[in-house]
Amino acid sequence: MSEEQPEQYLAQHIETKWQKIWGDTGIDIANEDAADTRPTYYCLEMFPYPSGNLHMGHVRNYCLGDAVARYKRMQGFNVLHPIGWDAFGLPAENAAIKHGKPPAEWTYANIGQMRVQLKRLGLSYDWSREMATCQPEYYRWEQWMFTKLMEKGLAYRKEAEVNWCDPCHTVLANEQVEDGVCWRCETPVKRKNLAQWFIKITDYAEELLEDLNHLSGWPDKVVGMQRNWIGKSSGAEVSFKVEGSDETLDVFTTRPDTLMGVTYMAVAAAHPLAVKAATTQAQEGNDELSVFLEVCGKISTKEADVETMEKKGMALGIHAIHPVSGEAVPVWVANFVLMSYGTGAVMSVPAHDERDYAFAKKYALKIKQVIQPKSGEWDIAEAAFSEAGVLINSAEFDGLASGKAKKTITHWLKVNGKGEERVQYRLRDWLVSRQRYWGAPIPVVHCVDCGTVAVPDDQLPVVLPEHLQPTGGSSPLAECEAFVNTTCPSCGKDAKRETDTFDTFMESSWYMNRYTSTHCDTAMLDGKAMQKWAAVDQYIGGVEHAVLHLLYARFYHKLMRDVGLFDADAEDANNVGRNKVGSEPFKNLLTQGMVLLDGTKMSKSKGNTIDPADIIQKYGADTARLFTLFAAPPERDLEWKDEGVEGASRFLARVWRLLDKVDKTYQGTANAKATKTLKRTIHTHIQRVTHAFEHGFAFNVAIAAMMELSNALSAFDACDDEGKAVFAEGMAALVTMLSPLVPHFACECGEKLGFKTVAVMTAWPEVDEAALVQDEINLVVQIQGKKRGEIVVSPDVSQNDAFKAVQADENINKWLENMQVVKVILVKGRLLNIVVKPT
RNA sequence: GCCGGGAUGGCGGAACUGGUAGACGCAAGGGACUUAAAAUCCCUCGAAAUUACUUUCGUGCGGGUUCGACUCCCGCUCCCGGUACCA
Repeated sequence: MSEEQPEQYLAQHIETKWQKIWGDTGIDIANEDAADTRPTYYCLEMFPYPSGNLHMGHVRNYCLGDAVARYKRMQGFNVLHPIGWDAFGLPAENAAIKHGKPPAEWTYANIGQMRVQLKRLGLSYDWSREMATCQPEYYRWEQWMFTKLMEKGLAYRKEAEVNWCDPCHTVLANEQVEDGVCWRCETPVKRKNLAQWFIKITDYAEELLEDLNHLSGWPDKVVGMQRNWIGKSSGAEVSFKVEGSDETLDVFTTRPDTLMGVTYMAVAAAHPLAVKAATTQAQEGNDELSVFLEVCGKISTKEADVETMEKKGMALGIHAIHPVSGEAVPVWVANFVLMSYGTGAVMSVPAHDERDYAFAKKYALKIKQVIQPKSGEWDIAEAAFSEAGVLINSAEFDGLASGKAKKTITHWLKVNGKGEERVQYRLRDWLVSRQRYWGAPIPVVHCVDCGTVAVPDDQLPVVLPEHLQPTGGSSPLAECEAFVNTTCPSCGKDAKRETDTFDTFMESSWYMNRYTSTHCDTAMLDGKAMQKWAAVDQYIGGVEHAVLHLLYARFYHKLMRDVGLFDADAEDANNVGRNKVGSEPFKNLLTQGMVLLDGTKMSKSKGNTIDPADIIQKYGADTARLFTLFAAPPERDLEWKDEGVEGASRFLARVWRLLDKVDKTYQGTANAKATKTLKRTIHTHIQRVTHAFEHGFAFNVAIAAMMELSNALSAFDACDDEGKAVFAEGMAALVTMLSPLVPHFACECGEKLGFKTVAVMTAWPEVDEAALVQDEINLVVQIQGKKRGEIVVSPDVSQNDAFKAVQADENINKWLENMQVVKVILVKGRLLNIVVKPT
């Protein structure tokens, strides 16, 4: 053997080795020691549902989070990076029915399997805080919280028309109905009247809306979606008298300025006035109206139907009295008026609302124009005028501009007791009860004498029996007598437990805060721990939770604050000026894109998946991590490419081979200039990589910069001591900066390079400003803004000297022949632009 | 309809507060090494013109501001995501 064979990069071997070392040394554990005065940083990824298998979406999510957590550790933060399991939910019950095993068994087995898969990726989680939401130690506090909310009147049981999904055999919250179908099984939901438990999120509508303005670390998209969902509109409630009756017909309008243009009223099919009119007419032998109402009631709320649905209506045969003019206007029932929004009735102003206009045209109802454009004419026979303008035909309000008229008319209504200013939200109270078994029991007892009674603190948790076997249909909990039969906490007599369980979004609404105090068994949260770690500095997950989980968690955080579990304004000594708990749970949000294969989302049902386990098996976890971080910016969709994975793998192998170059003698000659250039390249690249990490976690850009640095090191070939030292410095910087992304690889390289600390705990490299200074630069020369050449000058050359250098340069100077120089602009360190005109 | 985001080579994507457009990677083509293959290394790679030096055009479209525009302003087109008979 004449030459030593370079050692091969063996990912599997290295990865097992380092995972063991990290585990043994506990470097990923968030330090609770008061003597640790580092500022804290809380990095969290949306915790997984334990379906049994890690998919590429998970891999991407957790690799992004891990890169953030590791980077922050290297920046000197005491990092909290926890993981756990969103363990309750319907899939476990479905699997239980299929396999004939209780959901608990299936769930715990899956957790075991997925834990191994996560560990195999080398993610730097603080496993000491691992928790599963199906554990009584966890949901106990959710139950406790619920009883507090009952005390405060924020949780209540009410019979209401709710969304029901047949296959899931349960009710759903509004947020879980998408386009009229169940968010999970895509079956059209039905409307049913049932007594259900709600939490008053509507009490927090204004704060939830207002605080969106301060979430500057959230994507505009998500903020917009939530704003839209809360759906605030301001206007007035107007009270019309029903002719020949003491009843009133109340409506909400955002356009009180058009009040004088009301020519009819429209109510929903389920509105009491419509129902009453139908009954009256039926008694008189006319059931036309009853039939119409019935048809309206059956109509699906699916969007496709809504768009094509013809606007239909029928006159109720009754009239309402206009509050200002006293005129009687007909009341109609219309299929486009929703009982569930506002008062279930609208005042119709066909002249100034397109929908009312179409309806009026169809049924030959009166159209009265009361607004005209500020300038120009409007032919109301042609179309509705739905913009703001100036009032006409409005008696005493004539001449007012729309904006002013809204206030004036609303004021008039208030003074005359016929209405008032009103704010309307689209948001509805959160329906939290589910007719399912695999969930946290609602801590309530039904007593014949005392009614619904909250289970007191000392009897919590109400433990879910884990051995039951669902068979489909209704919850086995209701048939479990040992669970159902109990005594009333209030009077001691026999009573029955509530057998509904909580929506699983209840558990995921507060887990981020519980991680600060995972093992606290005396309270839901430890206020001091919250102060130290909360709120989450960086949250990472999919955008599909924009109005579900992310809205509920914001709400729940405020509830926890108001129950007194933490002080939103208190500052931790280590975090003064940067990290109060605050009223929002997530300071910064990154919504990562999907993982695609051939342009469509990877999914089991479509059969276009790549199993992360196969990739890890073939290339190692580091290659998988590097590829997912490099192939696309975090928030954009990522197209999976096998060739790209190969590329990532090749890059690691190249860096690996470069290690051999350190301390070896090469045949290149000592070259002080090349050494200086390399030193500068190292430090400009430290600067660029750091910049990419700091601005939107642009890991793709950071990796590109590291590849450039690697290329520069590869091309370097100097044999003197100075050159070798700079080369070694470059290798150390490269390996250090790689460690948040490919931690096993970096640790192994670090060990070979003789790092004093393990690479993942090495301080992030600092930019040496002195190394950035250049003796001379290539200054770009432009004529009329077009590049015509470059000159070599001192970086702080004066404009005059630069211009003289240009005149001395033949190639550039030819562009100045027969030209008169009008203006010269020097951009320091970049370019010289010469503006000329022909002489 | 409304809200948000896009449009840059064959592809994924770079370009800091306006200052050399196409970094980095992938794919493709050519070459070196090898009996051969793999691996590795080197070269080319927006379009057109030109023997060459080079030149002209070029960041969805049309205008504008500027010495200079992927970047700023005005007006469009198309694509993606969300959402709605919301009164």
